[in-house]
Amino acid sequence: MDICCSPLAAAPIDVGQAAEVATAFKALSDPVRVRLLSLIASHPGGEAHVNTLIAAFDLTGPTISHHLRVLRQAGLIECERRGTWVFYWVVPAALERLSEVLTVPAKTAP
Amino acid sequence: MDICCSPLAAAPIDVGQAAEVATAFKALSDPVRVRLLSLIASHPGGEAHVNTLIAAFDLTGPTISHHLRVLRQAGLIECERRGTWVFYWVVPAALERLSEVLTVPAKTAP
DNA sequence: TGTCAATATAGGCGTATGTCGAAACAGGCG
DNA sequence: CGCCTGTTTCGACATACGCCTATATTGACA
Repeated sequence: MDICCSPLAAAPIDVGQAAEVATAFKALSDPVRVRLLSLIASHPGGEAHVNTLIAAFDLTGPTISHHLRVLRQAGLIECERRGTWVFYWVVPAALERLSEVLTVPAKTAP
Repeated sequence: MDICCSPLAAAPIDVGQAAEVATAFKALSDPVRVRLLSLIASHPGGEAHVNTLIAAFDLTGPTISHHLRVLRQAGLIECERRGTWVFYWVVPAALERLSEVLTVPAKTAP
């Protein structure tokens, strides 16, 4: 994921960049994934393992695993296996890039 | 759309708020809508009328109208009819709220 | 090495989404 | 008033998505 940081309101976005931005936002377009990201990001130490995440929902393990993969493929989180458990953490830079895309240069109101 | 401004990484997000945030991001999960929002936001004067927007895509009028409605229902843009044409503009506050949700409090990296 | 726990993948089912063509609505103008 | 342009709504179809169950993979441990 290689999103340019220029805000949407600065200039008409390139077609390719629009696709990348849309892909990233699509990863955040599901309530379960938003909650997963928040749970991981706010977890003590910034890490959480899958079992903890599964326990927070009324969904099956494979479903949570699927959502985690979507977030991972979007570059929003990363994971590492440590023995039996797999730990996940957020990629702050990815969130900040998306945040910058949404900033408004404070000049677009009539 | 009444999104709370607390960042995702500050604390585990409420289920209802997660749904609202996800709905807003879903509106941005399509490349056409991202480009539409950027075109409107970056248009001189901050406004654009539908005909201009349709001309920027290889899509039919009804399709653009549908995407505009999704953005409007998400509270990201507003519109007004002036004579023959309908003008659209962005709602900066809505974008800023989403931007704040994605900010990272700079304490979640191990 | 065999077995068990933790996690990921594969496949299938029901619903939602993007797109189109056709038709309806709205306002200006002859 | 009736037409013409601009815009939205309607109905339909192909595709994508979220969820599940079943199966595979990975590593720990006896």
